[in-house]
Amino acid sequence: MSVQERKQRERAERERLIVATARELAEQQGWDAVTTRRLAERIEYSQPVLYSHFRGKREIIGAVALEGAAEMAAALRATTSAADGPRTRVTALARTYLDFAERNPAVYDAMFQLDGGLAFAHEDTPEPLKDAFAALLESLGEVAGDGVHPALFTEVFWAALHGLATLTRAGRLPPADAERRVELLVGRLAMV
Amino acid sequence: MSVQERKQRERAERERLIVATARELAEQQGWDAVTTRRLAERIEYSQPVLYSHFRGKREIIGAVALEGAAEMAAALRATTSAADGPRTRVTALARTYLDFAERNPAVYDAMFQLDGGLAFAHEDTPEPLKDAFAALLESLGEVAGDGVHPALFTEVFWAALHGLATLTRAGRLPPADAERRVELLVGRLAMV
DNA sequence: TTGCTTGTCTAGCGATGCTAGGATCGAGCC
DNA sequence: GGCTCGATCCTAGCATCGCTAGACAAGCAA
Repeated sequence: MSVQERKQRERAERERLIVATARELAEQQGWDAVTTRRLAERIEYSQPVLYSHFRGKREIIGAVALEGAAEMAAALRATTSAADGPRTRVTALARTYLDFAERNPAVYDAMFQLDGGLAFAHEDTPEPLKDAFAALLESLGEVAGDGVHPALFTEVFWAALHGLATLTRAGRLPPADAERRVELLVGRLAMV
Repeated sequence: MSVQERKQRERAERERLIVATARELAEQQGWDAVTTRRLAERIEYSQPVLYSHFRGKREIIGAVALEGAAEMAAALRATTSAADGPRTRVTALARTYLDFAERNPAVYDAMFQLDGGLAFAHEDTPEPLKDAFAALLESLGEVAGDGVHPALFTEVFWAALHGLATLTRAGRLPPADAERRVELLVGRLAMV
């Protein structure tokens, strides 16, 4: 059995390598540069090896997205647990969210912009995605205000953050006023 | 001169045909299906003809985006001018925006999701885009609230709408509660 | 009619995602 | 220890993509 276990370990290790390399390449040169050939060359295997791990390029993007969702959830929880008071917590949450999107544009794209073949808002949604939403809900739920469903409020707040993130990064919004936009958003949406 | 004028007319007509066909094909089968070959076949010309009108596929997407921006601006102005009272106007504006995105997903993608090679938030931003933002600003500026820059408020509101539009269409948000999300958003953001 | 510009098409280039089929290597049995 | 056979990996190739060079035809001016 030991031999098979070793092989499984090596296989899992190689899969991590594929995902990490895809992510790295995407952050360096954009997702367009992540071709199966280049990716294969970087991991020092031939192209078909990728297809023994993933169904295709889409699934690789999806794997990067899941990794990113887990990281984002952790980052959100780290900041919110360090902040005291609902208002400060929500502001910190918003900043962390936008900061994550700005620092990991390729990962953010994999999560929300590109087609990673992931299901959302269903019961078969992957765990990391549900958990990231849960992380948002934890802090946002307490400022939803009376009579407003916490999940609905979280959806709206999240959509606003997502809009700010994508429009800013696409050059649709001037980056200079980013902080003022966050303050305005939190000030209006959160019922402190 | 008459001959040249006729040729120019025919050329302009063919350019409109290209853009309209690209848009139609994209709405029917998605932008992935809009290849230069298929597009050329549909307009009953050969591939290189496309390149005598546009620098490449990106510019065709950009042309569809501009057309869409003009339509959206018109749609927004039509509803807001029909509504009286700032609050009703803003609600109608939000509904129209989301409705446009839902009814013309491919055009909306061309405007904000895909790379159409368009500049934003610069002085060299194409007129239709500036005008669409202006249409938003006209109604949103009057509910920005005291001491809040109308343009900044418009950016935030727009980002929220954009987030709702994209996340809903990508299946990230359950479509059922769309109307309640709009009410929540308008109720909180707009200082009536 | 002749020559030239303008317009269009055929054919092809390099690159893409993905796959079929052959080569290689090592585990496990006699 | 040698052999067999299955798992693993690679070479080579397919269809398709965006885009372009160069041949060819049509229509204008002289």
